[in-house]
Parts: sequence; C-alpha cells; structure tokens
Amino acid sequence: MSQIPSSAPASRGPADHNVRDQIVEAAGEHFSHYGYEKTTVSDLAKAIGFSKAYIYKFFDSKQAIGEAICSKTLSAIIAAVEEAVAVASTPTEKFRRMFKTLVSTGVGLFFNDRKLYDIAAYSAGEGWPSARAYCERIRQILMEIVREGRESGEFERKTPLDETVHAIDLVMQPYVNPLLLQYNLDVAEEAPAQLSNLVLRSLAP
Amino acid sequence: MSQIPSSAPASRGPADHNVRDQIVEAAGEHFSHYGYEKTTVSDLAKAIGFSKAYIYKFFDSKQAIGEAICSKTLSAIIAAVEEAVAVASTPTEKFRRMFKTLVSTGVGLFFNDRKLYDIAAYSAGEGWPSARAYCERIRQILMEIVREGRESGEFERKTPLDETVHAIDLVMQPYVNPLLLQYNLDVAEEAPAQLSNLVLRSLAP
DNA sequence: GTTGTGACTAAAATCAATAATAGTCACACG
DNA sequence: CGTGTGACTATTATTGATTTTAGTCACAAC
Repeated sequence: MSQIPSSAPASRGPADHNVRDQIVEAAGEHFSHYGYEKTTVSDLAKAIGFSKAYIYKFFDSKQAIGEAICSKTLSAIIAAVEEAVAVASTPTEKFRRMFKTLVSTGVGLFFNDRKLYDIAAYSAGEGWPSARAYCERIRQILMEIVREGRESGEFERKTPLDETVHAIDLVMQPYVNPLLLQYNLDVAEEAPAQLSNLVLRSLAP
Repeated sequence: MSQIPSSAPASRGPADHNVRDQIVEAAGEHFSHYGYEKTTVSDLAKAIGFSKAYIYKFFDSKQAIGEAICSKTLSAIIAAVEEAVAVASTPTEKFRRMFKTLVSTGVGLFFNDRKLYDIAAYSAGEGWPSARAYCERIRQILMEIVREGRESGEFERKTPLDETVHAIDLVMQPYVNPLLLQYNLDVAEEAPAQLSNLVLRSLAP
C-alpha cells in the first residue's frame, strides 16, 4: 500500500503528479521498444504532448528517467522472487525457489525485453541507486531465509550470520546482477540448482 | 621440458622454428606495451626485420599470434597456482591457496599488465582455445584437490564427484575468468577467503 | 505560486571521405 | 625443397565536418 521511495534522489518538482506518471509511462514504452539511447527526451515530450523543457520540471536528467524505468523493471523481478519464496514452506525450499526464480526471471527479461534488460545491466555497471537498492533487497530476502532456517534448526548456527549471508550473496551475484548475468547465460539453466545444492550443504547443521 | 600443445590449431608452417619464437617474443613486448589492437602485424615484422608476409608463414592470423601470447599469460597464472598448491599439505589448505592465488595473480595482472589482461579477457569472451584450456586446467587442479580430500576422508564422499567439482567451479568462475574478474575487482580482496569457507563447509563430511 | 514553452548552447552522435590494416599470392633466390 | 618479399585487395579504422541531443533559462499565461 505504501510507496517505497527506493533511495532515489533522482527527481525534482512535485513527487506526485499526473504528468510525471505520463512521462514514466511513455518512457517505459519507448525504452522498451527503441532502447534507452535511441529514444530522445524530445520523443517522450512529443508522446505526451508537452515540450521537452517541461519534462525537466519533473526529472533531473534523462538518466533519472532511466532510473525510474529501471527501478520498475527490477521491482518486477523482486516481486516474482517474493512470490516464489512466499509459497515455499521450508527455508531450504525458499532458498531454492528464490535462486531459481531470480535467474529465470532475469534470463526471461534478457530474451523477451532485451532493451529493458540493457538498461538494468547498464544501471548495475554504473552503480545507479535503482540497481543498488535491488541488490540490497535480494540480500535482505536471503538474510531472512537464512535467519528463519537457523531459528528452525534447519541450518547451522555456528558461523556469523552476516558473514554467511555475504558469502552466499557472493555466490549468487553472477546471476543476480544483470551486468554479470549476461556473461553467464550459458550456465544459467543449471547453475541455480547446482549452486543451491552446494550452498545448502554448506548450511547443513 | 615438454611443450604442451594446449589444444590450439592456431599456427602453420614449421612448429619449431627460430623465427616463430622471434615473432612471439616481439608480440609479447608489443602487445604488452601498446596493446593487441594498437600493434599491427607490420610492426611485428619490422621488429624482427622481416616482411609482414613472412609472419603469415608461421601464423594463420593476427589472432593466432594473440592466442600464443594469451596462452603464455594464462600459463603463468596456472604455474603460480600449481606452485601455491604444491606447498600446501592438506586438501583444505590446497583449495584455499588455489583460490587465493588465482585471484591475486589475476588481479595483479589486471593492475600491472593491463594490456595483456585485456587480451586474456577478450580471449575468454570469444572462447579462444587458449582461454578454454586455461579454464579446463583450473578445473583439473580443482578436481585433483577434491579427489585427494575425499580419499583422505577430509571431504565428504556422498555427492557425485563431477557434480561437486562443477558446482565449485561455478563458484570460482567469476574470479577465474578474466572477462568476469574485472567486474568483481571490488570484492576480489575478500571473496576468495569467504567463498573458500563456504565451499569447505559444503565439503565437510 | 503553478503550468508551460521557444530559443539557446555545449557536448555528443552521425556520416562520408580517407587512410591504415589484415591477409593473399605469384614469384624470386639459394 | 625452404626462405623471403613487393604488390595487391577487401575490410576495417580514423578523421573532420555536420547534425542531434541533453539540458538551461528567461519569460509568458493563468
């Protein structure tokens, strides 16, 4: 119900405004269709029937618009992951589903919405707040799963939680991070299952 | 003493020839100094005092020369790893040292011999035989360590060897593969230790 | 104060003419 | 046979002039 502000100081002018939404919507379509670089700010202005200058009343820069779109894209992945985790009963199963959903959603984006994927990859490479927030959120979900597993006695409790979570995060990074995922597509099919096995073995009490 | 043919059908003409060595030597210096793309085949020809055409009596293409250099570069990493592994006594220690040496040597190459690193990264991206052979060799060393650990009872023996090794290989890949390592430099300091801990926990009997 | 814009500039993308380069081949010399 | 090359071409980089584009600003209308 509540609007998560992500962590983005990426916009200016009124935060809640009809025109802002129109810009985001137009950007979503144009970026998805023609790509970030091929669509000009003037294109977006034309699409919503205003002047280019007016756009800059709502967004600091073209990149800020890109971040908004990127943020939406990555949120969709997060949502898919959260749903997959929610339906699983045990922490073990949660982890498996999390990893698998993360990768398959990412790969799906790569093949079905390549232009949006490219923005996400670029954002990850440049360390945009949208990408940072995404990675951080994944880490939180992971932490929650590990904590739950520890509490239920399903996972070991000897190692420091932060350290363990961080190590698992490192294992998943090549498939979480869109910038890296594209280089690992050849193993993206099998990797989640194989790495889940390895990680879960390492978590055994 | 014996020359390993790597797996490269990358050359032609007499395999053992003084001029071939001269070419490789000149290429090593030029590529390291000016980079692969900035040095022309004519440059190499001039450096050894022959015509460009003569170079093509020994190498199929400029890329083939690049592969030879790349192969040498990657072999140096392998050598460092083999040495590090050799001095360790237990499989656990072997694995730790292997991973650590692999990353630190790779990172060192990145910062000290960037031009050569770039060739290695490119070769990995293009799947050149030199890069394939390198990855394969790493996998072999890893397999040897795991096997030894299993035999000595230090590592578990329930999971299929191939599968386990493959999963560990996936964990190391982002730091082994020069194409990927450059995106992980920010965690390259800590990752080997943290991931070694995780992997070794997963190998516990 | 809010909504909205045309005219402007500095930086970046584009494009076509030009130059450089990878790779071949016929041939020469011993 | 092995050693070696100049002259050639098709493809790829480079350059520099031209056009687009991101982003600003002063100002208008309400």
